[in-house]
This record gives sequence, C-alpha cells and structure tokens, in this order.
Amino acid sequence: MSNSETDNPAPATPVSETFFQDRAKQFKALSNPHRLRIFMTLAGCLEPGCVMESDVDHYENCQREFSEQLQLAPSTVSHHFKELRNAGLVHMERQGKRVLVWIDADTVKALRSVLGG
Amino acid sequence: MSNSETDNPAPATPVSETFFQDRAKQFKALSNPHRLRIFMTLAGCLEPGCVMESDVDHYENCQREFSEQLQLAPSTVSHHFKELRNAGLVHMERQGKRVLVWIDADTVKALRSVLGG
DNA sequence: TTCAGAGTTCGACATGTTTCGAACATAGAA
DNA sequence: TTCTATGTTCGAAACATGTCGAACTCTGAA
Repeated sequence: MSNSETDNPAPATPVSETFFQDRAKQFKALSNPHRLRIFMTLAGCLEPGCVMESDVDHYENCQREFSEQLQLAPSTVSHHFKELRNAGLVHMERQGKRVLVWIDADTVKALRSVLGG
Repeated sequence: MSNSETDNPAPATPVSETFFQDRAKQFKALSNPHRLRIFMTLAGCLEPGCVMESDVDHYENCQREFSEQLQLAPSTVSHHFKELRNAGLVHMERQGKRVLVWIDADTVKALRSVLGG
C-alpha cells in the first residue's frame, strides 16, 4: 500500500487513482460495526477525554477478549484484525506468548485529512 | 439516523450500539473509490489549499458530470448518491430543473472525531 | 515430549454490494 | 402538448463480505 500521499492534507490535482483506492480501503476497514468497535477500543477512544495516541498504548492478547465481548468466533475476530491490518490501520507483533497490537497514527492522520481535519 | 452523539468527540461510556452502527454506515459510504471521489469533489477537497465548507458551495446537475468523469451509468451514479444521502453525508434539493448538492458538515465532523480529530 | 493457549487458514453458506440496461417520473422549453 | 434533460426505481448478474466450525501453526509451561 502506497503511503506517498499520507502527509499531504490537500494533494495537488489530479489526485491519483491509488489515493482513492487506498483511502476507500481504509474507510472500508472501519465500515463494519464490530471492526469499528475494535478500532476505537484500540485507539482508546471509548472513554471520556481520551486522546488517540495508540502507538504508545499497546494492547495484549486482545483477540480473545474481543471474541467474548462481541460474541464472535475467534476466527471471525481474526478475520476482522486482518482487514484492519491490510488497510494499514493496525499493527501486530508477536512477543513470545503475547501479541501486541497498536494503531498506525500516520494512516489515521491521512484519513482525517480526507474529512477536512 | 440518530445524531444524538454527533457533537461529542469523546462520548461517555458505554458507547451505544447505535453509535457504531451509524458511524460504520457513514464510513461504508466512503468505502467505495467512486463514492469517495464524488464526496471529495463535492467537499472541494481535490484542489491544493482547499477547505471543507461545502454547505456554502452548492453543486448543480453534478450527477451527469460524474457519470461522464467516472465512466459509470447514470443509474449507478444515482445509486451512489443515494448511499451518500442515506448515510447522512450528502444533501440534495431540487430547484426547478437543477439539483443542488452539498455535504453535511456535522456528520463529517462526527466522523472526524472518531479518528481522533 | 506432551499439553494448553493464542491466533490463522480453509471451505462453506447466507447476505450485501456494484454495476448495468430498461422503464419510469418530473420539470422546463419548443 | 410534445420533446429533452436530469434523476429514480427495478430486476438481474457478478462479485465481495461476515460468519461459523474444523483443522492448523506457533510458543511457552508442565
């Protein structure tokens, strides 16, 4: 996935086809209520006064917890995480028995700029 | 569609199911490259230095133009506009022969807040 | 080495999305 | 009224998505 336009809130015309494809794919990753809930939980945005700085707060072993909270099969949660990763919104890293997960701040920033932020 | 949480960037826990459904539906409206292009064109965000104030700049008769630009059948463009309207992102109003179109700034703001804006 | 815990991959099924063309509705102009 | 331009609705086809259970991998503990 190209990130060449990530840092440009107002890219020069004409905007490439890749730009729309990448952003659309990222919005699609957020277009399912379950995935959106996962994303916002990871982003720490479900509490009042929260701030999105998720590359600092890493979550551990969260898939099992989401599986219970959302009442979904583990394989389904795994699928949703894959979608979030493929879109470039979420990163995962194995550390022994545990798995760390965090949000890609640059990608989120790029999406925000599409919304005029 | 409920907009009760639109103005709250950091809603109190627990976040309602409706919140995720509404936001997910709005992200879904932006999850197609063609619709995203339409949205950004309406938002005037395809030029350098643009600002999103689309409730000021109304577009006229745009469906026909998008139909040509995107190489899609008029019925397909109409369908995409319907999706954007159903998500609450876009408004349309007939004025005689012409049709005015504009972006719902509040909905966009609500989406931006999900991304930590 | 065997076991248990966390996540992945696969195949299957039901449902939703994207797209088209054809037929329709509506408003102004000839 | 008839014509033209714009947008809508419908049915159909191709394709994508969400979900599950079963079988799998990988890692650390007993």
